[in-house]
Amino acid sequence: MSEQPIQTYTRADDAFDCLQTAIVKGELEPGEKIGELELCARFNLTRGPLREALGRLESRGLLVRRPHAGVKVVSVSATELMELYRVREVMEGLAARQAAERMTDQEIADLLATLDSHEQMIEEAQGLAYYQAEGDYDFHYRIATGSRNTKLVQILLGDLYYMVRMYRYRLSTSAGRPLRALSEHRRIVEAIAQRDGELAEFLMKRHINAARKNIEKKIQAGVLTL
Amino acid sequence: MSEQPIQTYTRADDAFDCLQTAIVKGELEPGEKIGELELCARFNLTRGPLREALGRLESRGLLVRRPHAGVKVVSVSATELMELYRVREVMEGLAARQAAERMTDQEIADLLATLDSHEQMIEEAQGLAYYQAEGDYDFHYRIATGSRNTKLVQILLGDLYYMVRMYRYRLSTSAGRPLRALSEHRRIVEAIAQRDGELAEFLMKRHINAARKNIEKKIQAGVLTL
DNA sequence: CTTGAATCTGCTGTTAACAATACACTCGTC
DNA sequence: GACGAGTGTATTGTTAACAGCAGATTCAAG
Repeated sequence: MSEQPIQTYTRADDAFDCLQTAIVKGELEPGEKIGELELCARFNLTRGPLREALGRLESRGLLVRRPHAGVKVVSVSATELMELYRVREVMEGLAARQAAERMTDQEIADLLATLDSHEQMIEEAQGLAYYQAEGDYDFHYRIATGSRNTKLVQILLGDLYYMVRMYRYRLSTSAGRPLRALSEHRRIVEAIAQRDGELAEFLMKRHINAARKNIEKKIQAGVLTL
Repeated sequence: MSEQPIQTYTRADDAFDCLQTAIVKGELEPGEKIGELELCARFNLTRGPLREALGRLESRGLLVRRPHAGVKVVSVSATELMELYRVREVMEGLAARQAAERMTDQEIADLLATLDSHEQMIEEAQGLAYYQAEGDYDFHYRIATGSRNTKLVQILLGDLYYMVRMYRYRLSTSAGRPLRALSEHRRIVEAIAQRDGELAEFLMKRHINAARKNIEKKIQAGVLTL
């Protein structure tokens, strides 16, 4: 038993994870030009695996690379961030629809339980940041995997979320939003529980759209610099 | 003048392109386990750049890699291919909508001209394969770029199209489809020309849906093995 | 003859040295 | 004094040799 193939990790994988989280958490500033050996010293690895990781990150759009000129963290403009949310809108809408068709009853029950715990989080922390950063991510993460759509999961979890989280980190969450977001989450799960894919898709798209407008408002108000 | 930054190409880039086209054209069979030095000999390069290219391709989902066990070309099941088309449906729908809002009049005129040349292609070749393989790709390519949505372009052109084309190559095109597809293309462009984003999105989604059903039918008929 | 384990080979992962290129600085000239 | 060309250095791209793991083969025992 325990026939798990013991996913052996390589240093390139470690480098990839380290860099990705470093970028997401803002330890590496967007637009910052960074040298390879500097990174090697920082994460205790050699250039071979590092370069492989850099290639992967570039391919995912978190880095930009100019030959012989070095790599720099991608800096997304305000409009590009909005475009990203437009993509999320249709992708997560699809995810919600397929999740409604395919999630098991057990998964749906778990998802509901997760929402309860999120509610507690919000109350306890009077709470803002944590929910937006992790809880919300958790919710969308589960729906994505619940879609059973390999490519969809790959894009949402592999590409989009990391970029979204990257900006969440420097985005003070607005006061009223978490509670409203939670109620929107509940309605989405209700639709999924009723196996109403069409409704789930509609609600999810509206949910993402609301989040987008929320950020847009902040940018125009000058809260978010970029 | 000529201030083009002379995009200097590195060997890793070459390796990436070579491998990608080799996979797309079916020169490397799906599921085939391939050794690194074998590839080095085949494409005249060394392991360093090759490994970097392999990392990028894995990150894009065209290869799967098991540590110490080698790489193999991804083999997509029939259901996974259908899921891919579902993703395309919503993504290209969005692309069409945004293209209707943002393409210049010149671009639209060019697109129409392209469709005319496609029509000629079909007539000349009594034609099936070429249109489906390249012309159709060209059409969708232009609409994607016309959306002016960086991330959308990145995903559609970087991830999805190569995988779609990979299966187009071993998919004998059905007789009636090209002409019908062309007329669908025309109607989409008309909607774009009228700046009717909503309609363009609807027509594009229906177009992709029809293509999906077409393939689905073939798979059930046993024409396509996978 | 089958099954199990231990070795052994070949590959992948890693490392360190080499070559080529872009950026910066200096020097010369206008 | 300002601008341009040429050189120099530092960083990236590349190559080749080393280390470690996975799978295959072989041998022995039941």
